Amino acid sequence: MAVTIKDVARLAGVSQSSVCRALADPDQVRPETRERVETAARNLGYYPNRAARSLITGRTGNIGVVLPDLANPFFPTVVKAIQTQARLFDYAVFLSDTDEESSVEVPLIKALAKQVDGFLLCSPRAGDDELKAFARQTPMVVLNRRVTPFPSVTADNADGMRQAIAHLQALGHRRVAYVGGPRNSWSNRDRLRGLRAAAASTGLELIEIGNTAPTVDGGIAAADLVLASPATAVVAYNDLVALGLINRCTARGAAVPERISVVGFDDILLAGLVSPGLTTVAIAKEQIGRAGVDLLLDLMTNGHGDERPTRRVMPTQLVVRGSTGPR
Amino acid sequence: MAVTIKDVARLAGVSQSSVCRALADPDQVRPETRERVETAARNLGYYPNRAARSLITGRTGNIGVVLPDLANPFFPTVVKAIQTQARLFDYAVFLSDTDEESSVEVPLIKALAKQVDGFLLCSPRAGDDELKAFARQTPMVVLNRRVTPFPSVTADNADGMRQAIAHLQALGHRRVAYVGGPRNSWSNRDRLRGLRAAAASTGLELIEIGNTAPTVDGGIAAADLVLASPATAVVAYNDLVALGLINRCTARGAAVPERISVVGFDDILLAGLVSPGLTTVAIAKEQIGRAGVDLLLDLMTNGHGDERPTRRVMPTQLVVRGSTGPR
DNA sequence: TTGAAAGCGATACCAG
DNA sequence: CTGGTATCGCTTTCAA
Repeated sequence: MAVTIKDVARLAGVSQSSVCRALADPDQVRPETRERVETAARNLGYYPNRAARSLITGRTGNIGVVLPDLANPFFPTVVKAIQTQARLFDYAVFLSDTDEESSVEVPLIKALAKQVDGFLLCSPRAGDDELKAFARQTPMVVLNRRVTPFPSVTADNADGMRQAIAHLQALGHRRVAYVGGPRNSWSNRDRLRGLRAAAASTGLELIEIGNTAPTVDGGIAAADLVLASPATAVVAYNDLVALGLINRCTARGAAVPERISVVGFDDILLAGLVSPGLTTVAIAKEQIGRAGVDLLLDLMTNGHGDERPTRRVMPTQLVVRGSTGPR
Repeated sequence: MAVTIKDVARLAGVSQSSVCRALADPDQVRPETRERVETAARNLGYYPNRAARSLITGRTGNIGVVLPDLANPFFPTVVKAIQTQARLFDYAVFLSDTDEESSVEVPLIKALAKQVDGFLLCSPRAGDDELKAFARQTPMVVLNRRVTPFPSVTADNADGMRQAIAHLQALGHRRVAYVGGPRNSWSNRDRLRGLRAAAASTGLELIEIGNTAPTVDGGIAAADLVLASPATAVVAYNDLVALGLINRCTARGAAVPERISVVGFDDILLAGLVSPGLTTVAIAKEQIGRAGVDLLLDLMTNGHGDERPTRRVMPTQLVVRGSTGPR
């Protein structure tokens, strides 16, 4: 059996209470007592049982991270940042991958709710109402989406799209296709919105190709539709889709970027390593993760007053790599 | 406050004990009682507090996953598989990224130990002895490494290297460089071992370039050393390193694969998307994750007898993409 | 088949 | 400053 506070108390010759105090708030006990407790704890290799602690304090020291697909390189980067930031504040991370299954999100959250002090929902796919049901129960911060009344951290998708369109227009493109991501993705809707606005204000024609899975295969599947359209450039929901598009276009003999220029979104590692490089809208992924943790910690300690939720919008930046004008 | 078993008991008009039984082992109570309890639980949205449960059962229903770097695409794939398999058995996953810092591994494990029933250590960097100290305390399964007395799941690195060397030799290469990964990585040592054996038995000259970080930057840093050597082909510790090598070699005007052929290891998604494709040794990542969970579950329920630990070795398979013979 | 009650390990309150 | 004790939510005897 593991070593408990009792063992430490016995070895140190003090009461459990003193052990607890000595460890939690060292100034509250006599230096001598503290010393004895600390040595005893060290010798026994004592680590408090957080489950037991959480029972009484109501705090677990854990945060839950729920995301749709760890295989999308965007998320590991965010999770890593979350991890790092959480550890700074002595929080551990529960990870749950929903496999893009919106229906498992809510049950998952419910099941985990008692083991965490709050959630970081990355690009959740569940309906607004389903999520709202948690409003007064569990502290939650939403990443890459906005759902009242939760604090959120999002990327400035509209500005990213504005940059992308400006870039393509400057290169001489007049007709640009958009290959959308999952229909229930807020980011997808937000990007499309930004794209429409940018297209409208520049007079550029936007050809919407519809929705596809946010994966390489999704891009591959959409490529033929893009090639069948009059577009000379295509903006993809994210880099994976963009890479799929490139892959299939190239395979079909449609040179990228000569025949069709491709712009992605996210700036995952791959984007800089393919050749020619993938032009993409970079998102400050680490900042999103870090800000998410900060907001969540804040929410957990201070609670949300009834003011409007905090909404942090992180900048996006176009990274130009391989794109060119139409031939 | 959250809904507890008491609330359910009150609503159902039975005792806590009955609620507990009705939910845990439905056959143990009268159908009528069970019905009442189930409806009450459903109406209240009751989810048992796992922390409280773990206090008495000694089981948490969680497994801890410790890995060196989530930014290496190899790991997310493994974690996803772990996640999926763990969920099948109703286990939740605690994730910890150590950032390649071997010194934080052990403290991390100790801190998490009480919250999990067992650990899955992915490519741990800590010393054997440090890990062995946990032998009788915490069930642990080690992935991508072998440490007595823990069960392990590894890739058949030697066979992978054999295939790689056979391939390069068949293409006509006589001198092959190896860019190693972290010095404290078991996989690196195992791959090097396999490579030496393969080189020796084929008469091929192996030029060892030394160790580098298992990242793209690590590969970039090693590229010049490779180009300065007489090698016409290079095997990299993993795909990230390989991609870094390609990147830098190309930048320096050394065509890949004409001037120098590159072989990676892992077969991450990127490998198939760069062009020309990266020839690499594929590892059954999902299988490793799944097998790890299976072994851990087994260890947790049956305990390890004093027989030798189970060692599962997963096959590796060379995936030939862009490599060619020397010019 | 059911209910009452005893803990699991830690914290927090209240006396002393 | 310290020790005793109630308590958190749940499981598990032990009786009834």
